[in-house]
Amino acid sequence: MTHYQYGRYIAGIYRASQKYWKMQLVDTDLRPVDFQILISLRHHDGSSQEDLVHWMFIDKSVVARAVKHLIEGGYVTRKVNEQDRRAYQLFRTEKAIAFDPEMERILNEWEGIILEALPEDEQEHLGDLLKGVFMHTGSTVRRIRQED
Amino acid sequence: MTHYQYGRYIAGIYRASQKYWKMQLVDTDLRPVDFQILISLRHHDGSSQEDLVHWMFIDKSVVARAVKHLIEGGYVTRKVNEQDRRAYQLFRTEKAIAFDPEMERILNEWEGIILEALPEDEQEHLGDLLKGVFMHTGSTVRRIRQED
DNA sequence: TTCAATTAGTTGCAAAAGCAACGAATTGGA
DNA sequence: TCCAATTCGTTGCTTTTGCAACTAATTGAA
Repeated sequence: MTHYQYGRYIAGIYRASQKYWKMQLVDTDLRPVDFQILISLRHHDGSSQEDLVHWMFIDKSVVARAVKHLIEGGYVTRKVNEQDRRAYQLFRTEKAIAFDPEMERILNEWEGIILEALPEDEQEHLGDLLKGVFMHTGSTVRRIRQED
Repeated sequence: MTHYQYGRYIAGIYRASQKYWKMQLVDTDLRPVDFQILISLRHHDGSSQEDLVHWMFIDKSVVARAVKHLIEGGYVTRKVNEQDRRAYQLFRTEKAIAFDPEMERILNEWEGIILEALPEDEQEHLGDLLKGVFMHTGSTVRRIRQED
């Protein structure tokens, strides 16, 4: 009998975050995935869709459809990468940039909810631990999948 | 610009876990949700579906369908709770119990992948932090939803 | 007791996600 | 140079999830 139920915690926090973001985005034409991608592009403007696939550990078809949706909504533009004409470079539009403060607000409130569960001196740990686990599990599962 | 991207880490770990479990369960008739529910029942045999909804922070329709699937697969039985005839009590069958060692193996391997990302002295923290965050975010999002 | 409000579970329907097959561009070795 | 293998992105299809409306049982207040 294992002591911690990591799967239950992770899945539960994930579902809670999706539900919370959906609530916060209800007045926009953005869905949680779109929001996630906009956040990623804020960190890495000019990324390719493949970059996002690795960055988020998400299926490329989901990215393709979210990007399409973001372009239609006027949040993102893309141009062919002239160094590699298979790939696009994705850029945030003015509309996306104008949405930054609201995005910041939603992120900060969510972070507040996440962190207020923890004693002050533990809060710093969480980000580091999750980041480490994310990077490692992502590459591991990718590797296992390949070996199959 | 926030330093940690909790949303990306959580969602990524979640997707990796789903993919990993799906791989491990490929020779069974169980899906990741079914697996999660079996784990929960191993901890709390006799739970109602509503108990699972809270325990996992998951939609009740998903539980209803997974339970149906588990009953059809012979992993679970249920009987009406005579103290409250709206609710069922869910019980694992012999078949589910026989599956325990395999379940244990999958869980241990997954836990191994999660934890090998972390230095020995941090591993203990992760479970506590996640458990705290899970319990708090779950109840918070539920409360916010209700206030709406 | 009676009946409105709440709760456990189900189901129809729509949205979201994942898989696999595909086309086009690129890479790298013979 | 040529062609097989790989990579980036798209699309059709299926599976999974979530929402909301519903039934049946329960609770509690008048």
